[in-house]
Amino acid sequence: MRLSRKADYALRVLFTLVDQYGQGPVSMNALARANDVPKRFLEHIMLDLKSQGWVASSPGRKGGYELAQPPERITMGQVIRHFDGVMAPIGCVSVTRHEPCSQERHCRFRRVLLEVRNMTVQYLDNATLAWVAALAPVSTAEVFALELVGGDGI
Amino acid sequence: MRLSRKADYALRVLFTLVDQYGQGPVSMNALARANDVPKRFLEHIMLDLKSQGWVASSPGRKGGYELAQPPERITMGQVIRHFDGVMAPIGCVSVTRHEPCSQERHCRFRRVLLEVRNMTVQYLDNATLAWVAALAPVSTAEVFALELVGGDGI
DNA sequence: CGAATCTCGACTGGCCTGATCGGGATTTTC
DNA sequence: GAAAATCCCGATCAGGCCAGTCGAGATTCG
Repeated sequence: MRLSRKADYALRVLFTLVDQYGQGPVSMNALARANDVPKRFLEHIMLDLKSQGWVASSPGRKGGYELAQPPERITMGQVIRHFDGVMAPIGCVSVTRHEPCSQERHCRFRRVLLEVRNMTVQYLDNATLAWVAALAPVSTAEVFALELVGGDGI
Repeated sequence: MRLSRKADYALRVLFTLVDQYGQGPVSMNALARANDVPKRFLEHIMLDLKSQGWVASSPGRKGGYELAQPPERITMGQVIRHFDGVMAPIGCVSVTRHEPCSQERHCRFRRVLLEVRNMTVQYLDNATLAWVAALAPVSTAEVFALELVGGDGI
């Protein structure tokens, strides 16, 4: 799964809304500035978020956006899926956008990709905004700590 | 991580070469036909695979390709990384193609993406061709068995 | 009123993917 | 030897998607 910029921006904004939950609306200007998102681009994202019932808007002079649901009820999986469409690494192991493949009968690495999909989906669909908001930020060192992962590079 | 067509094709071919390991070269024509890959496109892929030392070619009338290493020494992670460049779901948690982000200090969902990266990388870098080749093909039912995963859709 | 806000649709430029093509070099088989 | 099949390599290209911009309208607060 590759996160699009749009999904990235959406998540950034959602977490600042989590922080302000219950304290009235936050203007799009403030959201754009705080999260380093192009304002005109953010407009579309907020409309998307609204259409999904995740945020509510108040128009007018002191308007803005606020979370429309408690942060426990929104998951990162939902958000990413809405903006990026698929989480599966390839069409043949996707449900929402399944693509048939001529090799299905004897393809063996498909099982591996299915496993990757399952791990990813399970993790992201259990990651509620409330849970994630309580996590500590990641240090750069952790990103580069490959030995712990056992990989060759990333 | 999203698998490109190129990586997909490369893996298909590699597994038929695994099956024929030690039995002489397989012609590109046969590889293309057996795996449903456009022949002219496959040419480039095979050159890539050769440049990495994963396959060897013999020219001439009865030429073709064969695995240049035992299937235990090549992993899906290596192959995917070579063709697709990144496995990380976003630049800020990538090592080979790291991109700085203005939100690093206080971003919290970055930890989640890091975790996803770690799971993916660990799994794929441990999946040798030999191991994967021994797996049973996936049934369509398994792909759609969402309850087992706990996700909303994929 | 007027300033600041959200809303909406149209548009665009650039990059990446997934190929295709022509032509050349090499080797094996007959 | 000659022919056939193969591998090798660079150039090119169409289409689609992504990220972002723009103009203009509707709504509310002070």
